[in-house]
Amino acid sequence: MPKKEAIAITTPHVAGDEDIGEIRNIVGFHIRLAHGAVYRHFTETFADLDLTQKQVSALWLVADHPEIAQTGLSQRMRMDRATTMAIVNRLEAKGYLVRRKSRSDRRKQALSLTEGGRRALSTAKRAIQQHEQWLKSRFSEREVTQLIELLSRIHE
Amino acid sequence: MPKKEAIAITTPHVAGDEDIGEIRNIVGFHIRLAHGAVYRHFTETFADLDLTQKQVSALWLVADHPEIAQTGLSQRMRMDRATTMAIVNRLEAKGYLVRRKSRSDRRKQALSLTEGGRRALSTAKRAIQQHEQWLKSRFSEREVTQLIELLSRIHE
DNA sequence: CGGTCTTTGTAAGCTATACTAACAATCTGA
DNA sequence: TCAGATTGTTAGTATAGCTTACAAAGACCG
Repeated sequence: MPKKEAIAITTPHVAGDEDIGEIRNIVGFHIRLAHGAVYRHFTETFADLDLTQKQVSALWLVADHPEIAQTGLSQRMRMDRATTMAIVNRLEAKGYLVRRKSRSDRRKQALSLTEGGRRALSTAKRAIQQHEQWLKSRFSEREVTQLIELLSRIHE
Repeated sequence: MPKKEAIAITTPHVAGDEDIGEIRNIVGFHIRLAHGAVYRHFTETFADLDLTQKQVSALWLVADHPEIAQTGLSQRMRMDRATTMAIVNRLEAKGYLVRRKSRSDRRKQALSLTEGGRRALSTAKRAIQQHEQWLKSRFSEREVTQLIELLSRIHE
């Protein structure tokens, strides 16, 4: 395995700025950094599985909502239809899910997992568990609840 | 202005899953959603300025750390060198910063803002203020501090 | 009923981000 | 001195997110 380049971990204190103070007081900046860190660890954890965050989320949501339409998926993942398409396409190409015309509304495509998709999701969930463990290990249970609550206020 | 497609805001409660419970209990999922929401609002706020989150962060960091090298920037932004290159290239193309060979270590490129870069950053900081206002409006001051503290544990 | 507006999926094209691999120039330390 | 590390760079890949445009189907209203 080729040596991976380490991404450094230093952000020393620094003289502030007149107008809105230091960049480290910007909530958005911390969200970006945290997201990046989570993204990176996720990618490592899932290196062998060939699945991205979004793809796992999509599989999971389809499993939880059988016959969901692509629009429904977009809404739950907060993405537009075009981006959702791209993700569904990739999952379909991998053979993890299928589109079937909905009979109640023939504009819609009802999504459902294939057997392979169900297996992939099972494996993915085990990997997620590891990933979540890494993420949660730095918090108490109360803090986890709190963090989720605070984050929910942003995206809900 | 063309009508923008709304990204929906519904995530109703749903039957759980046997192994690790519902997706809504996954911290990583919430971070992704929150990041997405922040990203989207940022993009709206900065539509006229033609600057992305990363680009603003980079400008800001260069302003705070005159003569910083690209590696230093990578470290502070938690990105690899190649990705940093791309961002610095774009900012250089916009005329917001320049590379100059460092004399202390001639491998390095010392980055510094141009006059245009300083102006752009000033404008950007005002926009950031608005953006942060939107973000912080849902929290008390104490909660903001707490959120930053929790997020820092993830990325530090 | 018919016409109009909306919803849904789709395709094409653009940009930014993030990564790897490889290379050259330079620095560092044994 | 010379082997190894650091730094910037280029090239190539994949993903994500967006816009615009279009067709098919549904919903609504007079």
